[in-house]
Amino acid sequence: MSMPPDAMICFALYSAAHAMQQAYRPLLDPLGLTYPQYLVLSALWSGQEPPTVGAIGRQLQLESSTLTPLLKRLEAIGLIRRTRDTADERQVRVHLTDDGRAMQARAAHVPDCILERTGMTPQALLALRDQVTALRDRLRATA
Amino acid sequence: MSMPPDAMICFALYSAAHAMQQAYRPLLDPLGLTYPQYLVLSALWSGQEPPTVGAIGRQLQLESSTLTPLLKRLEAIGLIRRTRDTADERQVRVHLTDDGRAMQARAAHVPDCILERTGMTPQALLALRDQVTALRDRLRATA
DNA sequence: CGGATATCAATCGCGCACGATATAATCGCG
DNA sequence: CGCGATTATATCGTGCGCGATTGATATCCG
Repeated sequence: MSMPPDAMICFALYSAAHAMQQAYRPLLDPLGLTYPQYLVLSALWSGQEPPTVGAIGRQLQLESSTLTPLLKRLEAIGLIRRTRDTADERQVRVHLTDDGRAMQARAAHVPDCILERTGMTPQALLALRDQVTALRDRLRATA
Repeated sequence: MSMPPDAMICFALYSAAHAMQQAYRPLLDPLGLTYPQYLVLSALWSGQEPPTVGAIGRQLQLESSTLTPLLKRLEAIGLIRRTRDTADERQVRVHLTDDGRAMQARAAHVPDCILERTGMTPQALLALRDQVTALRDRLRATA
């Protein structure tokens, strides 16, 4: 009558996302970073600086109530700076510090380690990524 | 040099899992349930009663530090009971109450609503589920 | 120009989620 | 039998993650 969690697509995503975080943990712990913090830094390393809090939120699909405390922690450990936009004082711009840029090199090995842990070819991973992303976008579209 | 979040398989899983939770929210809110609580109830509805806390944890891949407070909340709203196993008093058995069993009927429409929201055929979803589950298991295997 | 409206970040409360640790019960082995 | 090791759950501290709300700034429009 009722489906066991193992049979549900939602649980597959839920448990896979957690397993992925666990895979990152031993790589990020020595850097003093959490997984969401690493995602924010990845956004900063790869994008146009300095984005606003809202822009990061749209990219990572996170609310300001999640980002603001996280960004304060990244600022507290010296990896970013937060400054009010002079033109529009409602917005806060997020800048990498020198330490924040240096962290990119210190974390350069992380993607390779994760790739290896998946035991999959890059092509297979990209294909799966696109399927998962497509499902995510369909779920959000109707929202 | 650095990959944007959108290009990462980890972010695809991360954001898809969150989007899935958001899709469940309007369905579970009226029932007074959170998404992890719904997963625990799904395990109880579909399995052999009464499982121990540890058995639920293995099925959902959650620690006792997560489950214990969650189960206490389910007990507080009257959907389950927690009793010490008489044979092995270290273990706690989780029983559905009548209200907990009745909730299964009240939530019976949920899977169909989610399926519709995905806009995918059941076969395509099952195939994707198996791929995601296989990735999860590879990530956990090396752990 | 000025008040209504909209936008942006921050705050608050709650519920996960986990690592580390604690506590209690059971088991293994001499 | 008894004591050390193992196992099961619970507790504690920290960091997300979000809905609801707030406060401050900017925009729109009469």
